[in-house]
Amino acid sequence: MITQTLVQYFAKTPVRNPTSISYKDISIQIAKTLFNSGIEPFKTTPSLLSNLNSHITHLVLSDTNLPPHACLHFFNFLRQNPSLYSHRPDLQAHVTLICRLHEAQKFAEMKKVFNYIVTDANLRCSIVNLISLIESGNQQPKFVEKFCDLLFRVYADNRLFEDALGVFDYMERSGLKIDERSCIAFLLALKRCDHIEMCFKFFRKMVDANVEITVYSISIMIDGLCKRGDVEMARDLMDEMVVKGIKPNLYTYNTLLNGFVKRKDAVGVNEMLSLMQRDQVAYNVVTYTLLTDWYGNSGKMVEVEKMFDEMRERGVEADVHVYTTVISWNCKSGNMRRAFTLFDDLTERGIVLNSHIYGAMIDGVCKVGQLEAAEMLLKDMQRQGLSVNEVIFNTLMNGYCKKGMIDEALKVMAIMEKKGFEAGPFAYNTIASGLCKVKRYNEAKKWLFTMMERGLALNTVNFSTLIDICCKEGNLEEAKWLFEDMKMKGVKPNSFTYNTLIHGYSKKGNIKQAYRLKCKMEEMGMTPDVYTYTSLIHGERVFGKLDEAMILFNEMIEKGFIPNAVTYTTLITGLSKEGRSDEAFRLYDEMIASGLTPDDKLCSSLVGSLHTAKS
DNA sequence: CTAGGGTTAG
Repeated sequence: MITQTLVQYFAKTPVRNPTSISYKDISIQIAKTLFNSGIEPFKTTPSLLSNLNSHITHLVLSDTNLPPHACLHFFNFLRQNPSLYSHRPDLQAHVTLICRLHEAQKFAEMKKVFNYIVTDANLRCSIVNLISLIESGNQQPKFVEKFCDLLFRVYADNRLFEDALGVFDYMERSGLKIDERSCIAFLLALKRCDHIEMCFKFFRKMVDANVEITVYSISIMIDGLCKRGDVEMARDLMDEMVVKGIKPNLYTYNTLLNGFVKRKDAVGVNEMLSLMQRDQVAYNVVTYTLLTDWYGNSGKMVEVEKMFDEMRERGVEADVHVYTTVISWNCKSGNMRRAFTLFDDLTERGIVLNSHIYGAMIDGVCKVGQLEAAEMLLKDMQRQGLSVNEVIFNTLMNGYCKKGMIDEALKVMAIMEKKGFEAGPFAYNTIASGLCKVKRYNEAKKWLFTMMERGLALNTVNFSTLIDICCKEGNLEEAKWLFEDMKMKGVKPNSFTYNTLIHGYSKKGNIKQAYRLKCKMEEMGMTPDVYTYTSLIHGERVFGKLDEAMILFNEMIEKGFIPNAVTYTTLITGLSKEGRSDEAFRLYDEMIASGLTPDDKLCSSLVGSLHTAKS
C-alpha cells in the first residue's frame, strides 16, 4: 500500500534533474503562453499546468517580461479555478504579485490581494514575516512604505485592529512615513465599532509618531468626544487645534454644535454660532437640521419654521434629513396639518421617502390618536417598497398602548416577531408602560420579567418603568430594592429614574426620602428639573406644607426652570383649598400669561377658593 | 477622508 502511494506521489512530482527541464524553463514557457495568448490556453488545456508548483508560480509572477496585469490574470485564474485547488497561490505568490502590481501603480488591485491575505486564516501572518517575503533589489524606493500603508488600510477595513496596530508600530519603528488618510480610515473603523477608547489611544499614537494632523482627524476626535458626552473636552480639543494653527471648518463646528444641541446647552450652541459667524463659515443643510432640532426641542416651533425658511432663502437645498426633523417636530407639537403639508411638499420635490420620514409621520398620527391613519401610512410605505422595521413596529405599538388598546399593541408585537424582529427593550417597555397606564400593574411587571427570562438585560428605561410601576402600586419597598438592584447590575440610573422615585416617595408622604434622593442625584451630577420640583411641590402641598411648596417653587424659578401646567395646577389647587385666593389667582394669571391652558378642575377649585377665603 | 433625521419611561 505504502509503496503504491509513494509511486503515485513521485509520478506526479516533477523530478528536478539535469535531463528534465528546469523550473525556470517551465515558468518561461508559461509566461510566454500567457503573454501571447492570455489565460485561454490554460482553460482549454489544463495539462499545461501539470508541472506547476509554488516555486514556478513565483517565477512566473516575478517574470518581468510578463506585464503586471497578465500576472494578475494568471493569479486569479489559479485562485478561482476549483480544479487547480492544489495550485492555489501561496503567501509568497501574493506578495510577489503585490510587488508587480506596485510597478504598475495598481493600488486598488494591490488592496484586493492584501484582502485575500488578511481574510485567509492560512495566509495571515505578521508584518515582519510579510516584509521578509519581499524580494530585495529592484523595488521602487517608496515601495515598502506603500506596501505597509495599504496593508494597514486593509486591516482597518476588515476590523483587524490589532494587526493594523502591528503594521503602524512597524512603520514607526522603521521610520516609514505614515499617511494621515490611512490613520483616518483606521479611526473611523474604530469609531464605527464603538471603540472610542481605542480611538483616543490611537490618536495619541498618531501625535507621538509625528503623523501630520489636520482638521479631518481632529474633527473625528471631537465627534468621538461629543458622542461620549465629553463636550467640554471636545471644545478644549478645538481650542488646542486653533493654537496649533489648524483652522476649524464647517464640519468641526457642526460636530460641536451637535454636541451642544444634544446636551441642550444654550451657551454652547450660541458660542458655536458666533464662532461660525466670526470665521464666516456659512451654514449648510446639516447646520440647519441641527438648528431646527434645537428650536424644536426648546418648543419654539416659530423658530423652527423660521430656520427652515431662512435655509431655503439662502439657497441651501433641503434634503430628507432636514425635512424629517421639521416634520418630526411638527408631529411632536401636534401640528399634523403642517406635517402633512411638508410631507406632500417633499414628495413633490422628488426627495426619496424613507423609513425615517414614515416613522416620524406614523408617530405623529399615533400621538393624536389616529391609528387608522397610522395603518394607512404603514400600507403606503410598503407600497413604496419600504419594509417595516423594528422602530416602526415599536412606534405603532406605542400608538395603540397610548390609546389603551393593549391587545392591538400585542398583535403588532406578534407580527413584528413573525417578521423576524425579536422584541427588544423598547417593545417590552412600551407594553409595560401601556399596561401601567391602565393600572394593570401585575401584567405590566410580568412583561418586563418575561423580557428578563428571555435573556434580555433590563436597561435604564426598563428599570425606571419597573420602579414606576412599584411606586404606583404604593410598594416603595420593592421600588427601592429595584433601584439598588439596578445599580448592582451596573445599570446606571438617570434623572428619569431619580424623578420616578422622588415622585413615588413624595406621593407617599415620605418627603424626607424624596429630598435625600434629590441631593443624591445632584451629587451624581444630574440636575433636578421641572419634574423633580413638581413632584416635591406636590408632596409638600398634599401633606399640608404649602409654604414649603412655595419655597420650592421659587427655588425652581430662580434656577431658571419654567413651571409647567402640572406645577401651577398643584400649587393653585393647594392655595385655593386653604382659601389663599389672592395668591391662587396671581399664579393663575401667571400661568395664563406663560401660554399654559388650565383644565376645568383647576377653574372650579379657584372658584371654590372664593368661598373658603379667609379674606 | 470629518457633521445631521424616525420609536420607549416621570
